Amino acid sequence: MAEPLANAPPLAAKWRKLAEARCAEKGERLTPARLAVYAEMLASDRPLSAYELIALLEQRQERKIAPLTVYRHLDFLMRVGLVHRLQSTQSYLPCDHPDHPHESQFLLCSSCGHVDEVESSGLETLLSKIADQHGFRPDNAVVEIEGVCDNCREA
Amino acid sequence: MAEPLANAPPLAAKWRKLAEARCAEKGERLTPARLAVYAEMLASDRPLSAYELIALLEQRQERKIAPLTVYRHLDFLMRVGLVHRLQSTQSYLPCDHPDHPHESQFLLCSSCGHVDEVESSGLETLLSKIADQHGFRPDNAVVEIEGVCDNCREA
DNA sequence: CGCGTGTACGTTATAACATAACAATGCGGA
DNA sequence: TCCGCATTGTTATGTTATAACGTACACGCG
Repeated sequence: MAEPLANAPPLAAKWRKLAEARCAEKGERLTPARLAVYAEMLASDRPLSAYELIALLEQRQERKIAPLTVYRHLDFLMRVGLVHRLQSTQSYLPCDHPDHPHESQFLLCSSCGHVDEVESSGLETLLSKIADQHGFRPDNAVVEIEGVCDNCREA
Repeated sequence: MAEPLANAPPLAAKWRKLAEARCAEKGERLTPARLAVYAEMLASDRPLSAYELIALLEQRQERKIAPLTVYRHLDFLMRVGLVHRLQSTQSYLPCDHPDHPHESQFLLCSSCGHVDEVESSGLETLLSKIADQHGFRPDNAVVEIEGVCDNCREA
């Protein structure tokens, strides 16, 4: 079983199991380096840019890490469905709905930076309908709502 | 009245009038350089990245143009509501709904690169409702549907 | 076990996207 | 006219992402 690299943040069993399951499904290999990136993302309370991730990993592992390395790990994590990319902020965050692969919608708080991942089948239906009305065959829908979250509005 | 710079692509009266109207509303100035960028975007059948735009403008005007110049013009055009930015492709396209300011949704064809701008009040309502359910106050919603358009599917 | 194949990883360089800081210009109102 | 301010120009730099190449390592198979 893969272990994260030295000094990696703690990785709850729940997430590790999820990662193993997803890799098994897709016939992909879960390596220590990949797990370390995933653990780092889970330890953050907000999405991270690739270069923020590099800086964090370099601190942990006390060595240089090339951008390409991290981008490859991110590609992998997105491929197996453990991580999402936010188009509007060019940043990455771990998927919050472990139990099944899915399309997601996001609520991005411009005040605290926190992002909520939500799922609305009603929305997905409506998006399909809209596409259909225009003779368009949709592969993927990016839905990112920017605004202010509950906590920040109260404060 | 502002004229586009030398060698600018033809700019239909409709679009020029729209540009003038929007600037008047917002108390912004419509300069030749700004108009030239807008004309260049209207002459394209697909969204352009900032650097593609720079290349096109340099060809037309036979001189170097700094990235910042174009980014400033793009900021201006977005500010007055003449241009949209696509988050998922980091590119820019002229607004296709001249008559009123609005939130938009986009259908991006991955085959031909064409982008359709659509408007669905039903979708906007639903997005508000979803945000509301999560105690979230939305400012802006990014909706970009990737897929294959009608023309490309037939071919 | 030894070997070949494919995936993962490392390294260096560079492409593509975007903004900072500051100077110069020019339009428009008092 | 002159002042003030938005626009533009110039140079430099920051940020995000990929290309091209080689090495290492796991896995399957004879």
